[in-house]
Amino acid sequence: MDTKPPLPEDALALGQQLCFAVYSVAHAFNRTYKPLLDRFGLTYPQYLVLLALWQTDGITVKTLGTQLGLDSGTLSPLLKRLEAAGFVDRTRDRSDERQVLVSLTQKGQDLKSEAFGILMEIGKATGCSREEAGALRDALHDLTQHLDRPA
Amino acid sequence: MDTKPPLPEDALALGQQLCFAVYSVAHAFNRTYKPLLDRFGLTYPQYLVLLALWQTDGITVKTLGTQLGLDSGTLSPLLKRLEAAGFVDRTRDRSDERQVLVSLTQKGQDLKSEAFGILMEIGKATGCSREEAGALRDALHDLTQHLDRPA
DNA sequence: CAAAATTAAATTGTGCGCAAGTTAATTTTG
DNA sequence: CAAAATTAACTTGCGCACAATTTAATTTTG
Repeated sequence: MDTKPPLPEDALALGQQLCFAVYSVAHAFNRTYKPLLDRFGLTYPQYLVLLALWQTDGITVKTLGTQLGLDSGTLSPLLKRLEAAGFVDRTRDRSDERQVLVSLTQKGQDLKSEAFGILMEIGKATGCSREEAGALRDALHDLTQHLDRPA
Repeated sequence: MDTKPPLPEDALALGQQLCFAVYSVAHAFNRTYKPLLDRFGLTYPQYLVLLALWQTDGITVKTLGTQLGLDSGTLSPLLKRLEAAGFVDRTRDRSDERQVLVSLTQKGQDLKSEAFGILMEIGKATGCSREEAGALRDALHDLTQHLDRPA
């Protein structure tokens, strides 16, 4: 067997790259979500924050960042906008004044019921069954873990 | 059979979302590419432009945009930076002065040989075989096509 | 052929996403 | 317990990504 598998000329073609397929589908998801989220004045990353808060309300910026894979440089201004739009409140943690707790307002909580509709729309748009989507999702999780493994 | 499949409480959980799996792996790829591309002073989208040009040199901004799924609002400043860094030239098309032709400089052409090394590094980092990567890539292409299908 | 419509790039404005640096609170340690 | 180290959040700066607008060139049409 070959120790150095051949790299054909078009190994560098865009269409061959897994990374470009990922890049493209990420943008496609964004485009698909946009009209659905525009109705609520939300961006896609803001929607991800709400998804996290609907699972566990009242968490710190740090915890939110760990769950989403974002740092405070991204989250701080994003949360400010979510607060200005009336979806969340931000309060200093009394027991540790370094931390800021993010919690849903009534408006933020109410939006959760709308999210199920969005979920269905997106599910339809993907064109794959719940099982296919789940399998693909798991494969992507594995890939993410591999890529984030320290070299 | 159910016409309305049940939506369990945690159907909204971040970990359940295919879109979030895509979002996460896209960022993971970016993080993985960064140190490899930093050596050449390139960003990931700039690298994608070079991949396209290595396949077909001397194409218009429009063609590049179609291949990458980007508009001139993104490409114009990006190409300006690639030009300032000496990787590409931009020249007005003599036969249609609306168009701008993007072509590789010698420096841009020379970089292609380095790209094979990057390809290998990324391949290793994904932790999947060429076959697995190919299958995943094709599944993602299908998904992109579905999402971009007019509703 | 001249007016209208279309097309390609570029520009402007907003919002991520990340690196690097700042500030303030807490924890560690010597 | 005071100095040093760590931590959380914020801020600044840069580069996408995209919508909307502008400008100039080309094509369509009346």
